[in-house]
Amino acid sequence: MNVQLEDNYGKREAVLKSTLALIKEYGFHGTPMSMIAKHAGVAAGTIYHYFDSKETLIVELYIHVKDRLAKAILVYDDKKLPYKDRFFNLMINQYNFYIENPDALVFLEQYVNSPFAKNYPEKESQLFIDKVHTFFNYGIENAYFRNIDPRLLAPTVKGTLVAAANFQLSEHIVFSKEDLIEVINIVWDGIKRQNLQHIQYP
Amino acid sequence: MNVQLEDNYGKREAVLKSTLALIKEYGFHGTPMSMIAKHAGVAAGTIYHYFDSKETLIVELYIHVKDRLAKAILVYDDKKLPYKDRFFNLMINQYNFYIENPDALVFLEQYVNSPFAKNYPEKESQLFIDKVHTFFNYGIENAYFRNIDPRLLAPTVKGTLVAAANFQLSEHIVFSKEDLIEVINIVWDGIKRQNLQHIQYP
DNA sequence: TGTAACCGAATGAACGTTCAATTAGAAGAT
DNA sequence: ATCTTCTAATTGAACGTTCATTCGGTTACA
Repeated sequence: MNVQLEDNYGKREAVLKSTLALIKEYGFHGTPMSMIAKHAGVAAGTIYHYFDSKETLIVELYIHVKDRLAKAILVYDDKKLPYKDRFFNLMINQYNFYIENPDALVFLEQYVNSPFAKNYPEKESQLFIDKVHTFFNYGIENAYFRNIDPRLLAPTVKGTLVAAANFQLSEHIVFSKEDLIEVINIVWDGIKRQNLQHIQYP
Repeated sequence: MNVQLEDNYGKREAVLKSTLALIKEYGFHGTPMSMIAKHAGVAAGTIYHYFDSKETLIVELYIHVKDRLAKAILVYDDKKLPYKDRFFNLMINQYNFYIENPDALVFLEQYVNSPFAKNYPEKESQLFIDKVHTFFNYGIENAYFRNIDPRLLAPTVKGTLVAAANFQLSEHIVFSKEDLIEVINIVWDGIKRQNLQHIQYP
């Protein structure tokens, strides 16, 4: 009896999940709706009960994945810890999310470089903006970071983490905890406020 | 509309150029062969005189663009200069290439995250491998860089530069020379061999 | 009995590719 | 120079397939 609500939600969820998996394998244009339907165990028409079109399905999938990413990033975030520790924790979480959800990684990268991102710039995960952007802004306002345009920070960080995750996944290597910390040190050493010897802050 | 202004460049060239421009605008699946033909000022059938299929057209376009990128990166490279100076010069060149060829930037990012890159891993620009990889390997062997897996270096560097270039292009901002140097400093400070005070190399 | 979820064959438009026909140009012969 | 011949380049209508979407009908359930 309480299963029905779950079941109803289940089909929508199944469609999203199948779309994610198939897009990783075949790309956007390589995955017809019929394939999604079959993979998700629903009829083709059912997809249109939950989504207006293939395009909105993909846009909604993007928000769905970004929501999941935002939640995963913030696990165990403790505002009482030093900012650098919090930063490292967030980076570790983000990295692990990619490793545990390679299809999400591939999909997100495909999406942001596709015309979708340009055509629906307003379609974003509100959760991600609220939480993750807030975290970065805090670091900027409190001068933990280099004095660059704040809008450059997040992409810069993401670029390196994505590169590392893609590398691990494509080469079928397992990074040790130390390896990962080293990668995050690359990011941190790059963007942290530099204390150059010849400049003195009184 | 008609890209084939210079007839001496040939129809093959015009097709590649049009494909690049249209993919930036509409993505892979958004640009039918008929549209490419019209934009390039050739008949649909003519494309198949130069390319076996749409798929090979895109793969060959990838190699074509990577070749151009490799050439652009290496402009004014002087092996007598200090390695760090050479590194900065290469980064500046790479960045400028993206800014001057936004369609190439978008295309490359789309390509590497698409199934093409997975399905044709052997299709790469030999020029790029020869020149650019060689440059990075030199830096690794001579310990200019942090002690990480060398295969992580190039993607890490590229990630940050691409982030910066995309940012400038999407926000319609013009970076000053100093801004760009600051971005490259982020990269360099991240990947250079760190001299931590508490570790002494005799 | 009413409504929402669900089905899957049918539809029609879009697309990649083919091909028979035409043109351009080069090479050779006279 | 002119004509002949051969090949490569080019054309675009036609073909066959694929695919997103629709819709009339069915089921589940409240």
